[in-house]
Amino acid sequence: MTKITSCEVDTALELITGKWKHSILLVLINGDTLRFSELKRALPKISQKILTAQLRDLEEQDIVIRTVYPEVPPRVDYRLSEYGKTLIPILEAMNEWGMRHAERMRSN
Amino acid sequence: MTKITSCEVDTALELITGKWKHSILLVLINGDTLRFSELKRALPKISQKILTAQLRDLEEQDIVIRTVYPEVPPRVDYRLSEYGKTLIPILEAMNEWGMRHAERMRSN
DNA sequence: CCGTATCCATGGCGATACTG
DNA sequence: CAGTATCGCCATGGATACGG
Repeated sequence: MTKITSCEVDTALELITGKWKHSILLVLINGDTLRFSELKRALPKISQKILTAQLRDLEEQDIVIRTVYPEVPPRVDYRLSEYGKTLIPILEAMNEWGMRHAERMRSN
Repeated sequence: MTKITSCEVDTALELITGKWKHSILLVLINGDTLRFSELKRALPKISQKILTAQLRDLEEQDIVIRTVYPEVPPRVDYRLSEYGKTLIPILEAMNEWGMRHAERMRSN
């Protein structure tokens, strides 16, 4: 077994933390390819500025693919890269753990 | 398959985010039962105040067990609860992912 | 030894307005 | 439609000093 190091965990953690990043990822997991406005609609409480910033971060890490269509009015869409999909098991593990945790806290 | 929800992922995420929480968990995973001073030594860059605060958080969530010995000088030790150990798979998954990500970024 | 108390810095987040 | 530009808040983190 490989020893878990703080540094490597950090790497993964940075990608999904930030108040919104994991929510964005989940929307993309469930929704396939989405336009900016669709993402915005799926996450009503995030401001445009933050949404843009987080998407740019994810793009820079090759997690998300951003496609710009040279049209008027502009069209841009976003989807998970194949690489980004490798994060799904982590999100699934956290989801399952979170459900059990909620239940545990409820039954106190 | 259960749909992953942002809310449940959030629950898990909150427990291991914060600049130091996951590092503390890793030290406890590898080190079993540790005194406060040992944790402090293992994480030289964290301030006493923050270390205390994060440990209290983890205790409150039943992730970590804090034991106070009524001695002079005081002795307090910390260990992962059985419940806390259920987080290990998540940390392992993130660790593995982080290693591959680092390698990927290196080979650009 | 294991904390609390105080005070301060920083940067992530956000509201709002504007633009190609 | 899909973004920048500005400005400001405040929560998290941190340095330092003190206390049981």
